[in-house]
Amino acid sequence: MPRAVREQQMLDAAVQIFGQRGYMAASMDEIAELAGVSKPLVYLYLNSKEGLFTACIRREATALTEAVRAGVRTDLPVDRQLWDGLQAFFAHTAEHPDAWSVLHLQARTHGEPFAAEVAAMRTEIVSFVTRLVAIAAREAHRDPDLAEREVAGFAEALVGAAESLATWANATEGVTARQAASTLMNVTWSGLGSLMRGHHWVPPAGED
Amino acid sequence: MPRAVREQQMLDAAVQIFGQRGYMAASMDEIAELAGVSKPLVYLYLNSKEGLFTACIRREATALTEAVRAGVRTDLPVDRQLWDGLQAFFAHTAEHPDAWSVLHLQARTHGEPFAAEVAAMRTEIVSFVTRLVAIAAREAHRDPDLAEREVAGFAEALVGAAESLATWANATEGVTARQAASTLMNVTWSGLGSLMRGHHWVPPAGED
Amino acid sequence: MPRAVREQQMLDAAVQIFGQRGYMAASMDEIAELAGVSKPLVYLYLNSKEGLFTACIRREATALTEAVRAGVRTDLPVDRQLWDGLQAFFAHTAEHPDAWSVLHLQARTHGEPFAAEVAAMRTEIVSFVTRLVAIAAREAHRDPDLAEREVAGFAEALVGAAESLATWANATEGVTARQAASTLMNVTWSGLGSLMRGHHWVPPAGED
Amino acid sequence: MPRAVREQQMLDAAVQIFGQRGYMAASMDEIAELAGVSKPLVYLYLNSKEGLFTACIRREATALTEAVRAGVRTDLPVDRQLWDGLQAFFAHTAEHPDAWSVLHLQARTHGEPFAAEVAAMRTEIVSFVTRLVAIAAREAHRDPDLAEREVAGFAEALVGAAESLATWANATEGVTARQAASTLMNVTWSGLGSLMRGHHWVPPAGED
DNA sequence: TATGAATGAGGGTTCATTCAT
DNA sequence: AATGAATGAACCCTCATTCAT
Repeated sequence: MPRAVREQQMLDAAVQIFGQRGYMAASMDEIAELAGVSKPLVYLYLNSKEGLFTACIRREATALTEAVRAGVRTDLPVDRQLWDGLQAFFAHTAEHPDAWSVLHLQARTHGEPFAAEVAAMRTEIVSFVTRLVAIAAREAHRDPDLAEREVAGFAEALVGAAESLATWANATEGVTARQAASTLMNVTWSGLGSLMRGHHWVPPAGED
Repeated sequence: MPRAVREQQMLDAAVQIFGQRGYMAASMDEIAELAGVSKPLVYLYLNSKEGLFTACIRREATALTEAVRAGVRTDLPVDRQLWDGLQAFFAHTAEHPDAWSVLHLQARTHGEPFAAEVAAMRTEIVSFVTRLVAIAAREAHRDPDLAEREVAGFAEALVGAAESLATWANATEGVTARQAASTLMNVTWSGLGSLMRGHHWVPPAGED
Repeated sequence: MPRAVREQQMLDAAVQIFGQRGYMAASMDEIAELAGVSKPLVYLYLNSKEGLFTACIRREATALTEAVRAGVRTDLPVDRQLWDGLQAFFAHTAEHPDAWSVLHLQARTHGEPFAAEVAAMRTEIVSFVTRLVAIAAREAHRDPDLAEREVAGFAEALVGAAESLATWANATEGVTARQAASTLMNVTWSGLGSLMRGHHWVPPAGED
Repeated sequence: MPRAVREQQMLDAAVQIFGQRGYMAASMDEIAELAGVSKPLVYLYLNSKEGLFTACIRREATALTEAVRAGVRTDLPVDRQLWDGLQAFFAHTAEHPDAWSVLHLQARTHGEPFAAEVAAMRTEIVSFVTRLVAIAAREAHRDPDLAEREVAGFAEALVGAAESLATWANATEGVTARQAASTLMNVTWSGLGSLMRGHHWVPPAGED
């Protein structure tokens, strides 16, 4: 069997085991057995447990960003772009829960070599959202400088909320990607509208 | 030295090690050494690694909810209550990053005995937020039935965003609890206002 | 059983296994079994295979130099001192062949951490011999400067020959320590006498 | 490429790796890669790691004895023969340090199949030296019977010293083959002269 | 109340070796 | 004549856990 095919089989097995057991609790034995190969072959192709894990992260990060990108048509209005992107995101994480566990939980829980890998993906998604929000702000004729700082925090909160919802949707029966996306659009996009109209929430003065 | 005191020392050490190394990578040896006691004593008091970890989760979950509760005065307006609760939440997680890592990352990454433990705390916080949102909805004279379903999703998204921001604030230099809380209030509370005034975002028809 | 005693048992076993199998071929399992303890205990006390091997080298190097030192009385004539030292050396290496294999073969065959350890011992022995030869030279009224360079080469050759003879005597039936020492005294001490009387062997001229 | 050529390339690589890493630490992978062939080909030609190592020993043992033999002209005086033989020996071991490591260190450190192989070579060299010493003894009109026993020990010590000096010269900067040979001639051949003239060193009586 | 001494079990990694082509 | 693909076995090391005191 050609090397490339075997490698994908190994990554399939590894994502499943890493996603379910966690990085440390996963054993190379179990992964090799699930992949239907011997352990030395896994080491021959992926070098080490770290190498295998990194390869998983990279493959799944690419797959997720690819899925979101494929769901969005940049010639549509920005709110529609955000809606489509969220739908694609929630659909992909729901269809690949182990991959999502690897990216969101495992990769961030086990130190630098891995956290950096997934941070790159996150940055890409955050800047996609930032761009959408910035366009919306411009369309609303907001002061660009002021908007820029707000926009960054806004995008960060939106992506964070989306990540939380994805995990929550995976863990909760009967929550569809469409519902998750809908909730998020209502909360954030409507909020964005208010912000654009100048409805800031002003913290009480004289503290901290 | 009395047992209760020793136990707290052990939990202090355990939270630190679990939070920094992760549940699996933490070794009982290291925890015992940091606590300044011998390993058998740890087993005598906490029974097992699982028992120790569970005790950590319980103590820190209680401490976090207690901190939030202490920060809120129920006789103030609801938006002020949410603001105060968020400030307390972000302040506590910033002051106890290891504890937050245990609760948010480790406990959810290592399977059922622990995930359930932290889920209870989360439920408590979500219902606190749900109550606040429900009150706001009632004050805006919204249809209560409709609101209830929306309110649940809203609260879930808000708490999820808060959790993400807490981790992000811990990892990012120069982000204060006040700033994190402010960002979140602007995004969600303003959004809530829009919702209350009926500014729903309506998904495009005929899909999925 | 107290730790110090167990440690010596482990070193006894390790010297035997390392001496017979060689450093790389020796397995920690076999050493632990021969010592009558479990493998983790070996690691608890000696840290690693390298640590165990280093401890063996140190113990046996000390034992060998101690044995030679104990055999020599510095108030006797120098030839008698050399004779006694050689006898002690050959007797010790014959009684502890595994230790000699560890020091002479294994430690020098497996790289720097170990080679340096045994080099220290060798230096000590070489300088002991150098001192004896230098005294003999002085007694023969030789030019000290000239002697010094010759003396170094002489001591090196003598110690090298002794090491070779020790291994050879261990491998050959019926060669006693006394015989080995006698052979070496005849070859080298008589040669030293000739040298002292100016009987150099002069190499043929005109060659590289 | 013809088999004979490939085989020599493999042995070249193997001697280098075995000499530098040691027999056990050398990996067939590394040897095959250095030889520029695939691993199965090494097995096809040399059968096993043991077979490969044995072939190395045999080739290098032959090369070394051949080099010594080529350096000696049997029609010259015996001391000149010894001098020429030593020069050839030290020159060859200096030019082929990996081969010398294989013969002197590795082959003797890893048990019977290999030790026997190199013992044969050593016997050949010892008897060459023995013959030279015996001739010198006869020329000095010594009692032949007495000489024979002495001669054996003498040759053994001389060869042992030469082996030690070869390793020492390889490890020490700036020691030439000529210097090593010169040191050894001075120590032993002068000593032999003394012996021939009856200057025995007599051990102290009444011991051991 | 507290610990020094000890271990069963298992994990990551490597290696000599072979088969099918 | 030569190799890509694959593995059984073994090794170093660590860890959660317990006994005897």
